[in-house]
Amino acid sequence: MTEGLVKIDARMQRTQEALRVGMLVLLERSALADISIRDIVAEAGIGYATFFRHYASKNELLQAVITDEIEQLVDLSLPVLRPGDSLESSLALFHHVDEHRALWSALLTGGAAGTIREEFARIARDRGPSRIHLDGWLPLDLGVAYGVAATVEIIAWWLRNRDDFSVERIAAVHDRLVLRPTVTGATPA
Amino acid sequence: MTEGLVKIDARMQRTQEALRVGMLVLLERSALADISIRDIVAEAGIGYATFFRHYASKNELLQAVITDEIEQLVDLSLPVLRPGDSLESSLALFHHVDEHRALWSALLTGGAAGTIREEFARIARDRGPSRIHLDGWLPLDLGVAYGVAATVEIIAWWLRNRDDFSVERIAAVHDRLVLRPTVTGATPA
Amino acid sequence: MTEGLVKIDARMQRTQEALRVGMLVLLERSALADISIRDIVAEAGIGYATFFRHYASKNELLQAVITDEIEQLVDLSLPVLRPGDSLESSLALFHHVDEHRALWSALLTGGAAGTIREEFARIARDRGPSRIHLDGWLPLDLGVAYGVAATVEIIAWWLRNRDDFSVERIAAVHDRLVLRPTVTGATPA
Amino acid sequence: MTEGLVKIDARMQRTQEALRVGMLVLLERSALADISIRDIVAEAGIGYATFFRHYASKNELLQAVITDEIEQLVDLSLPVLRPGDSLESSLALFHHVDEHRALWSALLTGGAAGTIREEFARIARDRGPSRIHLDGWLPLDLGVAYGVAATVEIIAWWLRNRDDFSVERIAAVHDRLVLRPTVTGATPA
DNA sequence: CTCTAATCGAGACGGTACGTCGCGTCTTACG
DNA sequence: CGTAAGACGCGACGTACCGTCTCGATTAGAG
Repeated sequence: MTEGLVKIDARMQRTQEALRVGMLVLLERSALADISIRDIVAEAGIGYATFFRHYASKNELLQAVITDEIEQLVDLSLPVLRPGDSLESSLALFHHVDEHRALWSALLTGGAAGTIREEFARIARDRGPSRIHLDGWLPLDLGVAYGVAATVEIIAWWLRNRDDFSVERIAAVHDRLVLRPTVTGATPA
Repeated sequence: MTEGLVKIDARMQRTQEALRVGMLVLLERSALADISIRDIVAEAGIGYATFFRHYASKNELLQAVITDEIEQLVDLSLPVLRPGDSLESSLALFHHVDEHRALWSALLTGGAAGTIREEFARIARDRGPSRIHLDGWLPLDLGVAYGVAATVEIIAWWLRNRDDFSVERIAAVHDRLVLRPTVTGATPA
Repeated sequence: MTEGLVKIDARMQRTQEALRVGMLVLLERSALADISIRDIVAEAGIGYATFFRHYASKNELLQAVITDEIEQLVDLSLPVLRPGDSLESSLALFHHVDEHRALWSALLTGGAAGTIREEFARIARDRGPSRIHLDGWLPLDLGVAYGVAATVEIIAWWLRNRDDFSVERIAAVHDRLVLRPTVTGATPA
Repeated sequence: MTEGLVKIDARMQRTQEALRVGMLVLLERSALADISIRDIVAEAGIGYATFFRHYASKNELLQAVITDEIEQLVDLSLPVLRPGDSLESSLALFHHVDEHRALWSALLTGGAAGTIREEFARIARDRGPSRIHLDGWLPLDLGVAYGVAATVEIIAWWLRNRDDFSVERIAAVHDRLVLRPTVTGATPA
């Protein structure tokens, strides 16, 4: 797949970058449902119709924005996911969220949680299977759906209450609630 | 706040009933976002403006519809939630969902999942505290948020894959993934 | 056809009247092609979407506006159209145009001439046949099309050169060029 | 206006020719308003921006196309326009239209009639004065405007009803309605 | 069993945002 | 290194719903 085949105009890259940044800026300011495409293009400084030359809808742009961020996060968490040492993975995940606090707060409290769950699950499913080993009692896709929903919810709670819990403590909770019951072969006594 | 103060005309009850039923009928046919208030009133056979005399928005009606159903479900699950016998509770919950399969499928796959989570958590928080005992390691509201999100996700997965899993089996998974790690006092070995 | 069957809300009449007046005001200010529907509703002080509840397009409104005016004009000219005294008819026509000079200038120089010709021909065809008698050499609809096109052109020229020609003189030209060759039974020598 | 001053690249001629042909092809297929510049350049097989290096707008191209055709037609009709033998001129005109039937149908029924009238009048005014002699009762430009409008309308009617009328018959009508009343010095009895 | 006021259906209205289209300009990557 | 391809800003289009508002026409339920 040579890059010569996919013609990417420099202008297109600039425009798409501007749209993604504009979306993020607005997400930190207001809820997803209150952001119109017209708001986004105004923020990004591009023409209204131009938006549709790059993304078919507001959600498609949102997805692009979210995919970027989640890919980082998943790449960070999955590699260290090993039976017997799942805590390492949780710690990596929450440290990453901690460093991108503003962004994740905006995403999770602004109405984008649904899209996050979907993207998260999609990416986890794409990258996970080769590494994770699950017992027969828990189908892979159920495990992924559960793990993603639970993780997203815990992140969301933590961002609302980040003063109370250190990274280590919330990671411990996440590990105990989500990772150990799914990944660890051993059933809790 | 006695109910005697709020005068409830027989016509009003009929109208609200018609709206709730209409909403449910449409939810089984199309996604929430594709249902307009005009669709609902047409389905219910009432006038457009009349809608707003009873509910301020589509979501308010949705909430009313959902609250009814979840109250039943929570009333069914929580009472039997006892340390040492959490499985009973899971079984009750999934049996109930199984009997209202069509409704729950519509709700969870039609875009109403967010509202369900919120209502579920609100009701769980209202009714749970007096019965559930949690260790200090897991704050109540985090436990509720986690439990609700995980439970909703497992229900949603099960409804998409109902042929594969019996009620007993999915209840067992739910018990092992969600209830035991949260409710059981004992920390997994 | 009782009026009870056709329910015409007073609001609708007000709205349509406002739109017609707004269109006329704008036509005296700019060319038809430069007038957007948004301009019209702004001028009329009504909502944008409301426009389409009354007229399907800008041209449909234009037609309504024009039909009104032409009906007056045709009602005025045709009745006095008698073989042997066609001049009377021409005089009536140009006197009417003279009294509505601004409107007709706007219509004919603003790009609405095509619509005027069509409406004029339609109305003439509706009302004329019972009165006009044509020889076999000239089919009715050709006579109407010709008469309308010629008349409209002469009016347009006169409005552009109104200082040079009195009503009587232009009526005489119209009579000699258009009416006598078509209406008069006698073939010119 | 010597052509030596305007440098005309062979490529430019080819491009302009392609555009003119493309416009004509499209005009026989759809109405003027439904033809976009993008349609034209696609049909002509040239680049979009290139269009504007030759014509400032769709109408300018249309005018160029029409001017060509009308110049032929006027050159054909005017020379034989002599007092006392106007019929000759009408016959020449309608024979020409008959031979270019498809083109003229497209032009007159496709929304280009207005431009045709303008071009026709412009050319008639440029070439006519030296040959036509008018009595004082009819100003030259009024005569031209009238003659053009009437002629165009009769051509349009004939193209819509060409089965009913032979060239000779429609030429006779045109002569009797348009030419004789204007050109002939003698006033009809 | 009436009378009267609440509730109803119907739907016009001012708005707002949508996604599409065509314009004419300006940029870019390629030959 | 000029030019054809096409991305861009712009702005009007017609559509869909929103929530507000006036209408009469039922229709409960209090007197």
